[in-house]
Amino acid sequence: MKKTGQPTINDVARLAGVSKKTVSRVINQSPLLNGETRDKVQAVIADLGYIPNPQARALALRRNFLIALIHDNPNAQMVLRVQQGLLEVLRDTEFELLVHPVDRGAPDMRDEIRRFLERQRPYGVMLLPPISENDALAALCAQIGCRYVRMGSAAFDDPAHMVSSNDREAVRGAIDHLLAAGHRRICMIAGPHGFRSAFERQQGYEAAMEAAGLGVQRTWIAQGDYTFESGMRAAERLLDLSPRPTAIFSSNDEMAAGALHIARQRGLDVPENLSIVGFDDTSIASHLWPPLTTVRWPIATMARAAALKLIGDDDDEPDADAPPAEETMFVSTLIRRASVAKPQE
Amino acid sequence: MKKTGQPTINDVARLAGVSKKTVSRVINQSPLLNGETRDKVQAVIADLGYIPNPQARALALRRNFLIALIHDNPNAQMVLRVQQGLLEVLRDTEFELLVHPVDRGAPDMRDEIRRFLERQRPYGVMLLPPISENDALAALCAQIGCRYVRMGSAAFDDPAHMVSSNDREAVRGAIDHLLAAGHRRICMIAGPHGFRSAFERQQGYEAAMEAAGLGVQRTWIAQGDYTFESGMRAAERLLDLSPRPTAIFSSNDEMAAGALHIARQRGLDVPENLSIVGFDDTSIASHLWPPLTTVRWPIATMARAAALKLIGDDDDEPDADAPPAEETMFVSTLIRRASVAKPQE
DNA sequence: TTGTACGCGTTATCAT
DNA sequence: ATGATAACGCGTACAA
Repeated sequence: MKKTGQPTINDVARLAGVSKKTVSRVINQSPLLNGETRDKVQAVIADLGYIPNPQARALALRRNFLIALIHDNPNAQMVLRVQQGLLEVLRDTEFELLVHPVDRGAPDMRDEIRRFLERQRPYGVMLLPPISENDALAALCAQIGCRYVRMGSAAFDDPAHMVSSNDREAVRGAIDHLLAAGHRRICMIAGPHGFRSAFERQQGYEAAMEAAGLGVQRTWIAQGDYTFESGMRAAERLLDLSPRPTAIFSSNDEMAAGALHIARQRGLDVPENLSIVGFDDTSIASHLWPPLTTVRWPIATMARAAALKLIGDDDDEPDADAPPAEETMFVSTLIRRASVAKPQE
Repeated sequence: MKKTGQPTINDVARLAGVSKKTVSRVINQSPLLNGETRDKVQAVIADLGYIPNPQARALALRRNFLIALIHDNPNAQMVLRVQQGLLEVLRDTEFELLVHPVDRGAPDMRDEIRRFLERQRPYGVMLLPPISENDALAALCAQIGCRYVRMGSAAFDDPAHMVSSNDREAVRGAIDHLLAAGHRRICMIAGPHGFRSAFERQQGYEAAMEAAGLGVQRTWIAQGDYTFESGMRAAERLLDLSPRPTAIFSSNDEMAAGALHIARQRGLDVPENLSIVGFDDTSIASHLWPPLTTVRWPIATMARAAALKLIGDDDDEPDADAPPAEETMFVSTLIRRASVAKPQE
């Protein structure tokens, strides 16, 4: 207990009259040690307010007690909700959260991530879409010996490494809702190419339309890139169609807001003249006028589950009689608000 | 270079034919060492792709190369923009970002933060409002010997520890804009008690009204708590006034959105029957209909400046002839969109 | 069940 | 200007 004022494991050992190693055993919950000595040591620990030094542990274990969140700058709301979910679990543990954004598109992204992983040696990493869809990154984590969990719109890794929503089903539900209200000319604003979420959501739309016997018209699908502006442009194309669509499903809320904007500019009342459904249920959805009907996926819950997988102690393959694996697939729900109505006669 | 595969300082020393310490000196840019040996060592470093182990450094230095962001869950947009600004500077440095939310209100918040600081020993911490306004926390950082920078709506610490906007002035400008458009019955939705930002913004409003010879009516100010819902409630009170206000200035965009919502519900056209001005310029402001006139403060720029102060090497008081201190006060700008018009006759 | 001795990779001290 | 040696605080063989 010299310069820093913090008691060390040596102080505890001395005061408890045992060796360092015994203290270490108490801390790491080693099963083989006398109940009495353990209690004695723990009393000293509590008395001193001793806290193991994370830096020293990291050095000795060659592994830090940090969870890294690696993402590529997607939707701000999403990143934040993920952080909240993660931190909810991490709070009251010895883990802390490291945030490490990367630049997909940068040719050396993978090397950059490798350097990061090798330097910081985090205990586990959480991969957010869209880079979570990159199998090479997952392989990299595994190779380095770092735990990882990927978040995505479908299950594309095994349960231990995955938390996913089922966007395809969710979109089917949303389209069915529109169908049930009487809509037939239902157009879609799709997400950017190369995003699994965009793909899944479009598949859901197409499946629902096919199932309803309406088929899929190429011109009824306009592609955006998940931004407000791209939603405006897509809506313009769609609303130029004749006959005009009576409903638009957008792959995310941001683009749905853009579509709403364009509808307003054209003097179209929503939902009177046009119904709109979004996806994500970001805060913008409820703040818009009219409040947006949208699909909510339980992002914070998924993040919590991911954190549990990351810090859980089921290191290797679960036994046949082991407790059931934690949840992996999470269901989305359609939030019905005021942007959907029956189509006009 | 045993188990981890990573070359260590010993490998470098051996291959360069020098001692560990010399390598250490090269790494830490010690001024006193021979140019030749330095070049030789650096060649080996580059050749081996050697990277100093952060964990070992942290142990030896009793200080981690991490910047901690401590905040209390304010506006999501704000937290994220701060992270982006910070990370922009931290990228390509040896620093990483640790995110540590706390619960203001929790009685042991200060102890919790102290434990966090003593355990992780971050290189520096960034304090976000509203907890940045807590002088005891700043003192705690100083006492522990941890660099810190506070972000706030006014300068309440010295330049080395502060990045601030000038909310009072900014609001004056916003109110003046309304005044210039011809408004006289300008009401305000204030922020929650105990927030410096709420205080400063209200002061700005009152100063502008006084200066215009209109005085300050207590009933013209409704208090909210920065949430959408509180904005709705406040707007209801204000719009019940008779005569009705022709303009409302809201202490943040979120509440302004709530006010807009209520105006819509009451069949009031914005800006025809009511002008609204917000504060923050979060993404919701531009996505609303009509797009919201609001005050933008350069949050990412401020975060970048904060990061620079945190990792800069001006450790002690600047000399008289030292280069000028980095920026501390940042100016906000009024973003004029479509939610303001002349008052009706 | 417990202790001894050493390793983890770096910086600091104090010689030379 | 450079090097031997000791911290830094904790974990792990291996011995007892």
